[in-house]
Amino acid sequence: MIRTRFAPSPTGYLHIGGVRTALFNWLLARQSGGQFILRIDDTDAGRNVNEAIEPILNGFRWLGLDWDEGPEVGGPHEPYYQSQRSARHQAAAEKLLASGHAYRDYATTEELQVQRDEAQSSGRSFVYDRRWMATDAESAAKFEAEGRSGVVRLKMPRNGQCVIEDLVRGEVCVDWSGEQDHVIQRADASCLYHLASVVDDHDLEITHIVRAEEHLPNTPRQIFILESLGYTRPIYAHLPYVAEPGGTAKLSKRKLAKYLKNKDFADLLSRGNHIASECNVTTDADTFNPVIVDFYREIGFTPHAILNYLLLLGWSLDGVTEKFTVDEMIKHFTLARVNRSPASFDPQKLLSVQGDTFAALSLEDRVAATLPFATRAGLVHESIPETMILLREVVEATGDRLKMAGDIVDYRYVFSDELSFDEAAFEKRVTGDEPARLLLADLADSLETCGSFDAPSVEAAVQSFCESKQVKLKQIVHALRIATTGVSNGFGMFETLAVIGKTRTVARIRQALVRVGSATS
RNA sequence: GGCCCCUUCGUCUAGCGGUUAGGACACCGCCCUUUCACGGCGGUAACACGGGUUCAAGUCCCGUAGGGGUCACCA
Repeated sequence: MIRTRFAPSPTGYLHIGGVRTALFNWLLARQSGGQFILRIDDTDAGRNVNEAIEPILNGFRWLGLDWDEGPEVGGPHEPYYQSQRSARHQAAAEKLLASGHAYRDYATTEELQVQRDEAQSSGRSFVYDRRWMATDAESAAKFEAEGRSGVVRLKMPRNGQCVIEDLVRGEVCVDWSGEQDHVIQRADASCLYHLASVVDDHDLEITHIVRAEEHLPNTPRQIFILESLGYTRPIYAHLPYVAEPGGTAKLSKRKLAKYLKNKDFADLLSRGNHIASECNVTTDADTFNPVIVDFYREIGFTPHAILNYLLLLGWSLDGVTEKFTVDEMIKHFTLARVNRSPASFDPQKLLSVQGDTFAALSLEDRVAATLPFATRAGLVHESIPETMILLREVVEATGDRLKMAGDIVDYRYVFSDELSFDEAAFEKRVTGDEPARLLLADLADSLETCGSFDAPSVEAAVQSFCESKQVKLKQIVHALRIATTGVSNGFGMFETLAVIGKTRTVARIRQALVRVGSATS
C-alpha cells in the first residue's frame, strides 16, 4: 500500500513546480490504490493559515488532484496541520534527548556564526565543536545562569556514511562528518521543520517521500532522526526541480522580472493580462504570474493541459507518446522513468499542449468553458438567449483558433457593434483603397437584398457580386473584413458575416464608409 | 568555499555497446488559402571536453570543465 503526501506551507499560492511534485505523488498513490495525503506544513506560520491555504486547495480542486486525507476531508490521522501536532514533535524531541541522539545546547547564533565563517574561509565544512553543549543538568544550570537559553540539537554521527537509496537518483552517499548538529527544538519548546516532518511522515504512515531535489541535502539528518526514533525508513525519490524558462536555475516566483526578458514567458503573461483586462478582472500582481497555477485558471487554461504538460516535464513514457488521459497517466507513470536533470519550463510548449487539448474538447465543452469569460467580458448574458446562441456560433466558427477559453475576448466584435479599429489596417485596406471602398458601398446594397444569410448564402451572394463587378474576391475581402470587424484577421469571412447577421453587417459596412468620410474630410 | 546533484537539437525528450542518433514544441521553406489558424510536405539543428575499457561507446569507468541545489533557532 503506497501512501504519498504533498506538504505545502501556507504561502498563499500554488507554484507550478509544486504541482508537478504533487502530480507525481498523486499518480503514485492512484496507480496503487493507495492514498494521497495533503498536510499543511505551517510550523512557522502566523495566523492566516486558512486564508493562505485556500488558493492552494483551489488549485488542487481545479486540477482534479483530489486528496484522500488532509484539510477539509479529514482522515484517520487528524490533524493534518503540522502546527497542531506539536505535542508529538515535542515528545520526539524528549525521546531523542533521552536516548542521547540530541543534546541541549547554549550557543548563541552569533557565536556559531563566527565558527561558520571561519570554516568557510578556510575551506572546510563547518562542524560545531559542541562547546556550549550541556553535558548534564549541572552544566545546563551553569549556562542558564550566564543568561543563555538552550535549544535542542541533533547529536550527529562524526564518522561513517549515510547511504540514501533514491528511486530517481540511485544511491547517494554522504559522509556523516559533514552534517551539522541541527537545531530541532527552540528554547520556547517549539519544534523545527526537520523533526516535525519526520515525525509527521511516520505518524501519517507515509511510505514514499517524493519531493523536489532541494530536499536531498536535508535527507541525511532526517534519516538520522527517524532511525534514532526507531522508525522504518520511507522510500525516497528526489525529483529534479523545474527550471526557469531558457535557463537552468530553479523556477522561482520571485524572479518574475528576470523571466520577463524571455520573450515566450513575457508573451504568455501579456496574453494573460489582455484577457484579464478584457474580462474586467483585477489581477493580483503577486499571483497573476505564469509561475503560479492561479494564472492559468484565470485565463481559461484547461486543467488537463497543465497536467499533461507537467507530466512530460522530466518524465516520458517512450519519447514519442505526448498525449495522456488522466487514466493513462495513472496507468503508465513510473518513478524509474523520471529524469535526473532539471527540465526548464517552456511557455510555448505549454501553450501548444493547451491548444491541442482545447481543440480536442467537444463543442459543448468549449462553449461551457468560454461562457464565464464571455460573461465577465460583457459579451453575453445568460438571461439574453440571443447572446448565448451567438456564443455557440462563435465558438463553433472559430474552431481551433481558440487556444484557451479566455481567447473568446478576441471576438468582441461579434457581440458588440462598437468596433475597435486596427487603424493601420483600416487605412491600408479601406481609406487607402478607393476601388474597394466603392465596391463596398455597392456590396452593402446588394447584401441587403439577400434572402437567407447563412454562410453559404452569404458566400454565394458575395461571389456573384464579384462576378457582376468583374473583380476577384481578394480585391474586396480585406476591406470587407476590416469594415465589419475592425481587425484584419478572424475566422472565415462568410461565417463571420453570417454570425453577425444581415442587418448588422450592412450597417457596419455603411458605418465604416462614413468613418472614411469623416476621417478624410 | 564545503557537501551533494546534473550534462543528447534552442526547449522537452527517446536511446540502456553496433542507429543514416528517433519524436514533440519552436524556427525556416513549399503547398493549401479571402485574413488568421489548422492541415500536408520538406528542412536547419544535439551526444560538454579529455582519457581509458572494448573489435565497437551517446551508451561502461576515471578525470576535467560547465551548470545547479544546499549549507538558518525557514519550510
